[in-house]
Amino acid sequence: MVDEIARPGRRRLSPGARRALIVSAAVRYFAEVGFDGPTRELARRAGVTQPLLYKYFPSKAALMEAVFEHVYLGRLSPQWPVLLADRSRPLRDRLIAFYREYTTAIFTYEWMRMFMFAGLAGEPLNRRYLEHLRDLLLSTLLVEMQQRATGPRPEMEDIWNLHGSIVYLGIRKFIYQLPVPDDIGPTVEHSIDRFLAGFGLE
Amino acid sequence: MVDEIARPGRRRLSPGARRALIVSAAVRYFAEVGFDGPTRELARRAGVTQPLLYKYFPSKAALMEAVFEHVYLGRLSPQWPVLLADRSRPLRDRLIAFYREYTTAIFTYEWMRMFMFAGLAGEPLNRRYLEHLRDLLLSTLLVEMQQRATGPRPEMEDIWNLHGSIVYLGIRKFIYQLPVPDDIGPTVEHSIDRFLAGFGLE
DNA sequence: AGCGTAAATGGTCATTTGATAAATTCAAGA
DNA sequence: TCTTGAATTTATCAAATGACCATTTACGCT
Repeated sequence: MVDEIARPGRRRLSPGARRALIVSAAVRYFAEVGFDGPTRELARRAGVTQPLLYKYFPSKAALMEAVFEHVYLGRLSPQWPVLLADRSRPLRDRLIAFYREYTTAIFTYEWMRMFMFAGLAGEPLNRRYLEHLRDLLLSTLLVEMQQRATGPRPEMEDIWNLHGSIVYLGIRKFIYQLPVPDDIGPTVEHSIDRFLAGFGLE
Repeated sequence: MVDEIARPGRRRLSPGARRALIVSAAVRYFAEVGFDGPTRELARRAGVTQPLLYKYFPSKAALMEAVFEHVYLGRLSPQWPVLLADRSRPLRDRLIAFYREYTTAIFTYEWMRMFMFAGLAGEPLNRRYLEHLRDLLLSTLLVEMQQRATGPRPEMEDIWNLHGSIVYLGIRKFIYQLPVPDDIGPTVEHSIDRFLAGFGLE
């Protein structure tokens, strides 16, 4: 049961390879048209027949489940809470490093749009993700801020405010399809600097 | 042709009243489930039969058009550019007044979700709306900021940054369905104050 | 009160949708 | 090389969907 490579002319694939191919096509497809997209069009794009999808997934819902897993799994680095709490570095550096990595991870066509589609559909996954983000990352950040703030005391809503100001860049680009700077680094840095200065930091 | 009131037991309505009733139900319906929602369910919620929809609208697309109009029309007050450019008031006051009115206008279940659905669907309306927002409101704000800034020179991306930080409140609430403060006024004010301070203002 | 018009409905069509089963074809192993 | 079994396709079903039309029925008008 060696995992063979999918050579161009090859028609039959090992179950593993075919499944991966379907999931990857499904990620692109559902990110583009949403979860209501018909399975026939998905199959066409994946280069297979529609019934074959049901050989690999018992239902459309099961396929969507696999798609979620593929898109979300491993996107939240376990290093980020550590990074944000690492008091050997200036808070500004940590924030900039974190948001550089975070935006690199989630500012993709697939992630952004699937997340928005899932949110509108009321997928529990969304809320779980955001609660996870809040409890592991944003709340760490809040503690660090409160520890150092000399101005007004930061609250969780302020952290959300910073977070939203940065995430909105991805929304503008991938949901609204408006132009954003090629390099968002400076914009994000300015946002972080204003935020920190607002609490008398840096 | 007096516009009669829709009494409970009444079946027949004047075309105007019936049409308004259908559009209003459609706004709620499409905001909830998206534009792929079947017309039969919409009709059921509107309390009419499905073919009746086609008496008032030639197609589902035409109905959606009417829904867009109903949701978007008149949401952008022509007073806002005036308000933002009114140099007889401190810039901070104008910003706070503007975002209080703006969030009051768009932070509704219907507006927020329809706008996001439309964005994902690539509706040109969305981009037109946001370009309008940028060219009439945000660019006015940019000029006012540049006029006064003593720190770094504000750019359009900075204005978008403030805007996103505020709009994200509505996204959290209506798209992700996460809790936000009952009164967002203070949160918005803090955001505006940090923003202005970042450019050496107020 | 009763008539005529238009609002509203029941019934239905063609197409699309998720899903299944039977038939076919490719590739690995003897 | 030839067989065997799984990968893939062809054919198809039942339900759902947008749209249409003939019929019915409620309301305004006289």
